[in-house]
Amino acid sequence: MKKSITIYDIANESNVSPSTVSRVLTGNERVKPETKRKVLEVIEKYNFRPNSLARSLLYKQSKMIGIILPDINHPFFSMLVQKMEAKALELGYTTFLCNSMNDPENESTYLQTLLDKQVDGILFLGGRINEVDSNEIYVAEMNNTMEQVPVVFVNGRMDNVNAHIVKTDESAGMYEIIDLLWNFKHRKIAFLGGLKGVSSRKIKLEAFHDAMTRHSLEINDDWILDGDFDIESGEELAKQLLYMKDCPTAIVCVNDFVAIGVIRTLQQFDIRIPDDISVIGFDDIYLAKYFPPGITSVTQNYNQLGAKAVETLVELINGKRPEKEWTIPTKLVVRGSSKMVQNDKSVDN
Amino acid sequence: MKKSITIYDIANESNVSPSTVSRVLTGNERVKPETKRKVLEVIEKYNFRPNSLARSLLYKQSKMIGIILPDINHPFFSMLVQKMEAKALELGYTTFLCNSMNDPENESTYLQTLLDKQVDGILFLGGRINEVDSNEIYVAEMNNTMEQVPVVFVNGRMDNVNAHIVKTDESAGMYEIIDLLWNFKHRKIAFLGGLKGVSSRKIKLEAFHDAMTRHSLEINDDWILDGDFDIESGEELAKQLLYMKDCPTAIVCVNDFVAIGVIRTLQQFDIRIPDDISVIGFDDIYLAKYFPPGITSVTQNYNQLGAKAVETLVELINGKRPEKEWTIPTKLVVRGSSKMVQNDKSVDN
DNA sequence: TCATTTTATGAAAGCCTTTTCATTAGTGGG
DNA sequence: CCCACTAATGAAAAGGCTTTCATAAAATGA
Repeated sequence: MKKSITIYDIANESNVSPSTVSRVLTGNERVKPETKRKVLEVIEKYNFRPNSLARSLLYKQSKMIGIILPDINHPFFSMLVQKMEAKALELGYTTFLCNSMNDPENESTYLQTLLDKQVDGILFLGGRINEVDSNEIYVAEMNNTMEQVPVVFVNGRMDNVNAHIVKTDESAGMYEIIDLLWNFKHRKIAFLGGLKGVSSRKIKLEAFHDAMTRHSLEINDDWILDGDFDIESGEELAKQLLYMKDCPTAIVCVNDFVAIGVIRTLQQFDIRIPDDISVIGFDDIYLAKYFPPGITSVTQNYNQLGAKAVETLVELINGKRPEKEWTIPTKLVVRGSSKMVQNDKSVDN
Repeated sequence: MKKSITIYDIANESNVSPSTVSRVLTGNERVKPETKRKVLEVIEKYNFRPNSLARSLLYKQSKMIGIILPDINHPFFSMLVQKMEAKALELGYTTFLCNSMNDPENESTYLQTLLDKQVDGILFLGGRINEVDSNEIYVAEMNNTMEQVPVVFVNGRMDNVNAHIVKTDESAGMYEIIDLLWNFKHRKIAFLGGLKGVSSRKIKLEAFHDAMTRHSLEINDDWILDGDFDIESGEELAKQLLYMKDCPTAIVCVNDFVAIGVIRTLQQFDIRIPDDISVIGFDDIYLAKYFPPGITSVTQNYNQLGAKAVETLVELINGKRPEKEWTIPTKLVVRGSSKMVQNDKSVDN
């Protein structure tokens, strides 16, 4: 079909051996300037480029890295992936994207596919905590994968999987949020959204617990609701909250999408943001600052996170020994969706 | 480094020849059930999976397709890419993503990289029109690429490049917009945003011209402004518009991001949307319906578009002869950002 | 039971590069 | 002018897999 032109063709046409052409191509060894010129001419003429598959086969290095992520549609991931791609390219690697849609089944299929494709390493943006049954096989699968190629977890982890981790300091971010709310005199705080069992939610929720306890704030379990990571989920959960007797004065969301959903629903019920309720997001996606009234959120340093993840992976690929865990600091960005509690007004429904 | 286990190891361990193992693997030929069982056992034991690089080399088919797109961060593309990935997977292909950031330089680099990686075909989401100089080399590059592997343009085209095209009926979408605005009694209409020279803008703008002319509406060239495809550009261009003596009553934006930017800026200047000015977007991204007051936009059928693009490419790869051009219908979705003109109030600034 | 067909398997070539090893040509020194 | 050494190049193997061709074994039929 695709009758490719090979190094032999070039060799023939320029009256040298394939070896010589190869030497010209790689530049590792010296060839007589004259022959080199001749060969280059022919290469130019046929627009020849060496088959990187054959090369990879020989070198046992594909110069490809796989990225498994939940959903490229989420700005957090698209942002991150873009930075990763750039960094990878800089280091001579191309990237393979795999949307798992948060389904562990897909994750393990992709793991296998990537292995088949001989990727040199895998960036895993996901990870789940053992809240779900039948997780063992995924753990086994992951561990098996890690025997074959290096894997770096990004903003996630997996119980019983001992992988390198590069992550945003989501805990610190959450502390900052609770500190802010505390300073804003909020005492009744909810935590909304996120798929149960996904590590990103778990990590934030743990930090939420910690931070609340640290401030001696009471945690109302009714206000801790799981769902998904999208706008619809935010809307849904906000409604659930509104049906309750008692309502929080501040809502911490697992991410900005959920926050958007919450804000919309509250507004539909004529609850003013931030006057009646403060809403906090996470990730500081592109839209956070544009969505009225501006979403108070935690900025992740996508550039650093993505770059560090790729660097770590590449170091592992090259047999180096990078830090086992690397944490990127976050920054709270206060915007219009949060505010000091007004005592003269209380909300109920 | 990565001491991979090969078909030879399996052959040894199960006391058969590599050929037999291969036969078991591919299932193309029959082997004695007993030997088959034995071999499968060993394969299982070592968790062996054949090296797809070696296979690709042999078959001259990598089962990979490359996707070159401007920017995965834009919801339109992430949406589309996700559908494409799914469809590709369904057809047995994996996808390579390449963010060109709308830079033709990057585009051609990626074209080469993909060729090197021996992709079986390329989906090109971009394309530019010859408004820019020095475009010839990119055209040449593209034509050269197309000699080696099939290329399908998605929602774009390139002058002097005779490729298969799968696209949304952006023209029809634009006609619908202008029809709507006409029915809403708008007579002063602007067109904002988009990088000059990028075909997507060009196509919409041409349709804009057509539709306006068709309704005998006067086109004010001052109101046709180019910029970029993001929110900031929308804000910027809206400001430019406001500085003008005369202001339109409706603004058609090249996409939803630009529309969001425009809406925000107008609101900052106390111009009410849609009461004072109607704003229309394009693409109907996930956020369009959530961003207050809800953005009137043109829905692209991402699923169809993505699937058809992949199908077309795969047909080309398999030597079939798919339609040279395939158009997916659009649908106008009217939301809060557009409204009938109120005669009792006119805007100026 | 022997000749003939079918079935099961092995050996080897090929896909496209790179690299080691060997060979030839070329250079300078004695 | 010859020897020893360097430079330039070619031949061949390797990398992991599939497939054609050939061979051995088993099954069929007379």
